[in-house]
Amino acid sequence: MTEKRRRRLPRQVREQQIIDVAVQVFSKRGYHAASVDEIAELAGISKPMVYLYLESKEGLFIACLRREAERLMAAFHGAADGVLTPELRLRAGLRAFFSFVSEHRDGWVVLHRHAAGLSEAIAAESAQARRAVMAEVTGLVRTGIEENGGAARLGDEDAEFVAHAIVGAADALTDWMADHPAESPEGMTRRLMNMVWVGMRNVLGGETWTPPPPPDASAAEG
Amino acid sequence: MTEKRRRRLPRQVREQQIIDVAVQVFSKRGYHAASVDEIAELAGISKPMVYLYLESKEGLFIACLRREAERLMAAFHGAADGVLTPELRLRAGLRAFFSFVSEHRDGWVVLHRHAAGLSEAIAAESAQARRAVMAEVTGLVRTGIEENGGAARLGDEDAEFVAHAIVGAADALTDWMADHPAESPEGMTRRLMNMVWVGMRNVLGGETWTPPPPPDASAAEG
DNA sequence: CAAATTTCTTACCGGACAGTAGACTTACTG
DNA sequence: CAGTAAGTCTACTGTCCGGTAAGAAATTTG
Repeated sequence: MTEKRRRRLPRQVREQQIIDVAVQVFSKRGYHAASVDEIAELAGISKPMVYLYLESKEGLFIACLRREAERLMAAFHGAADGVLTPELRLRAGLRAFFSFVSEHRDGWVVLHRHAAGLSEAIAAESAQARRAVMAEVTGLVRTGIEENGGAARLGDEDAEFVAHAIVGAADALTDWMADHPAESPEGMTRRLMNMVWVGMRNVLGGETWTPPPPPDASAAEG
Repeated sequence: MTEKRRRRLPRQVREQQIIDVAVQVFSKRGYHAASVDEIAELAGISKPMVYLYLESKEGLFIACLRREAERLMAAFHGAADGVLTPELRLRAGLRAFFSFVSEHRDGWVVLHRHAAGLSEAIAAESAQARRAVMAEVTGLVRTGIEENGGAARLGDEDAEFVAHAIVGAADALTDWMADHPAESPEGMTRRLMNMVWVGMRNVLGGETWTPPPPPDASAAEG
């Protein structure tokens, strides 16, 4: 009874509405548990509209994937744009990432966590988005390494390793951030930079971690 | 035709077989896309057996969750058991984690990646497992901090932050590890310790990262 | 206002799948 | 070799859901 008057809207607008809702529902329930009926209802229309505009459930999901990936990459690029030094670019990128996630949490969840093990087309789309992000971060890390003269010490593999670790940490910290609303994206970034960059700087300087010799364990006392 | 002779097996054994297969299938397909029929067939029995022994699909999933969580925590504890210093315990824990994941990749995936957004019971079980792991790592980080005299500088929140970052990094690195079969759990551990612990050591020593003043950007040249 | 176009709906189909009823079969036990 | 208990199966039900057919209402256009 809640005001059955549904105004007709041009396709462009409806399509975005549908995608908006779909991102929320996919994020909350996961691909399979999300029903097109529910998405349609929350979008204020009926199911055939979804199929008319987005072809299929898979098509709808891919549209979500694409839009959120675009948004994230845009935020990423926009943030690091005029920034010159590698460490500041990494900082800017991380801050953009945390901002994006705190403002588009659903989008990030759909993009990153629910896209595994689905159809070939979805896997491809999602893998591409992932690869784009990783390439971005790997680039930042690599230039950072090179500018600090560590080329001899760290190779491509190491840059990749570090990039994966940073992205994984940032992703996990997303959950932590959700439990600590007082934390700003800036604060998160500062903390993570503190943790990672200082370590890298010193590793590049030659300070490595090696297991210290056991002080009293192996053959001293017993 | 493929040898229809199914030997009868005692409940205990069948139950484990079912769970073994279920972990694989759940990991590959996710909870909703996994069908009990497929699990039963791969386990070499028929569907009613699954229901007889595990109650429901949800019960089956929870059984998987529980068993894999137990295995992981056991590996974790076993590894860090006789190890005395905090940094070595963290090292041992990480190595155990990487070993576990490379040997029980399916289990880890089920445990960590597919358990979100499902029923209340599943969410509870999975959250508990997660919390146990986080508590473990947070403890290692905290003792590490305290032993290095950083208590004044880093509080509970910081230990939690670092723990989340480490676990997230480790999780993401399992993907990287899957693409680099030459990497041993030991190598992964050394790399990650290098990245994290050296950084922490120096942050504790007072070396923080602050955005360097812009060399020429803000108000110098224009 | 009538024709044409676009937006939108109701009502249905077919398949997949969680869960069950009830009987059959092998293996112990005496 | 009966009797019993544990293991197992075939065959079914009801439901949920992706997808579609066929047409009704609004909006634009002549």
